[in-house]
Amino acid sequence: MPIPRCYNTLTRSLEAIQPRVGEGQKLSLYTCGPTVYAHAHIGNFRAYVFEDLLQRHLQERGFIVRRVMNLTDVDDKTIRGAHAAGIALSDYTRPFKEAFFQDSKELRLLPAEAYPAATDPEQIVRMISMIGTLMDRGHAYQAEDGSVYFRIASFPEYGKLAHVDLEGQRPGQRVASDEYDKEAVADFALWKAWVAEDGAVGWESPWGKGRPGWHIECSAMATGMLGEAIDIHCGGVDNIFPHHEAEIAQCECARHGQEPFVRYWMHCAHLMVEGSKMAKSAGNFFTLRDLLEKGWTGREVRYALLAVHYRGALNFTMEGLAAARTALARLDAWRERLAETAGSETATVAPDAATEGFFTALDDDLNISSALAVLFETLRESNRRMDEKKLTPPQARGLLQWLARVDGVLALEPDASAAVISAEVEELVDARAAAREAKEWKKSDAIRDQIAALGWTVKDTKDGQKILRS
RNA sequence: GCGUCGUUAGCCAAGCGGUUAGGCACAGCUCUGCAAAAGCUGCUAGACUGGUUCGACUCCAGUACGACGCUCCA
Repeated sequence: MPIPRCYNTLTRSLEAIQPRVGEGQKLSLYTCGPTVYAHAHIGNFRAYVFEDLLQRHLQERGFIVRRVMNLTDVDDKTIRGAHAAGIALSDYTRPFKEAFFQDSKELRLLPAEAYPAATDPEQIVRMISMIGTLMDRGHAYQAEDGSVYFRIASFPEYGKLAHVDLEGQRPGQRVASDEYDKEAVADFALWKAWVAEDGAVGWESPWGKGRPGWHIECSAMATGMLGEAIDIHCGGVDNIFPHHEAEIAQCECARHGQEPFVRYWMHCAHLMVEGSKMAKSAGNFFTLRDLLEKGWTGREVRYALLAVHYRGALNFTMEGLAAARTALARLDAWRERLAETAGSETATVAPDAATEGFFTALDDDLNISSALAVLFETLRESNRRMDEKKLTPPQARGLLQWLARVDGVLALEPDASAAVISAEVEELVDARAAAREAKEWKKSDAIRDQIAALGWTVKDTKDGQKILRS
């Protein structure tokens, strides 16, 4: 079996993905999930779609993937949101969590094995325990403000993921003045001491009442669910520094063995909308539901997000969505035509060896463009042969079988619900067939308009009418 | 300022030191009462300036432009 390779942010090179010795075909995958203070936007989902493609392809290659995605449900933004709404934190975040799962389903994302939330009691316990270990080992200290900070000076490797040299960095313009009691500016909070603005949000700890810092949340949830040594960790490029850098520092200072926290770091590039950064003020800010309201489907959005290599910036445009729609319609028509050609044939003839190129392309750091090129070349070639009546039913069946494997990775097959025709439409189609029989073209056209108004497109073929979702 | 990465036909977007990537759009044809849909065919680019080479979109250097990170952010 060919070995998939990925670009590892840590080493800045392409590496073969190999399970750890003794782990068989098992790979653990930790993916940074949403902060549930609002609806996730399509930029967030670009990362999740990339991670989904990664998981599906690894599974196609025979790996057993254990994936965990966290939900950040306590941080500055969620607390601020709950406070502004005048409701409890959990009541504020719950609808956003639910919306996230709905959207994920709409985009056909495989569910993770677990979705730990930062406020889960067992996670809080683990965070506190981890901070305790860091304190015991001298990697953390409690400052005068009561908060506990990670002592970056105690971990010389800090910066290895982002390849930043702290000495050479220009600190941000706004060094918070209330952080004067930290030993070093770059030290980050592990435990934030309770302040009045936190309201009812807070947990007791050996360092007093407070709440976890964002970085320790992920470190605790990742190692708690998947163990101290994780195979693959994904996220958006903006997470590289400081979030993932901090995760490495925390985990590698609190671990019991010597194994690296994560062996393969994979990061997804940003998404732009119509050529510029997505921003509410620019009016180009989209959540999935915004797009669904405009009449786009989840799989069209999935295609648009999937079709561009994850390490390149993706310019999300309405034209791109339209291109996705057309390309999908073409795939659907091909799939249907193959099924007709295959008929009830069950014997298969393996497709041309070139079709395997679809998967080998994905082995190469998920080269989706090359993979899709194989798919469309196969489509055109077999259509040509069907035009010439040269594709045999077993060959068509073989292609359908290959396509099923491809769908296992791309998840772009048509919705089953899309094919359900209402009785009303059924009647109109029959009435139109009668009108056509009688060559009553005006009546036929009028019925066609009625059917169109119900959302279906009629095609007249030599085998009668065919209707498709429009 | 420092650090990454990028610049491919109307748009999106890959591989490759020499042989048609692919998708969308557009055009022609086939099918057809009309239409739509679909199919086939056509459409061959590589920011700029030098260099290396028998040969460069592909390697090297410089220039310009752009994106991203250094700060909560996928």
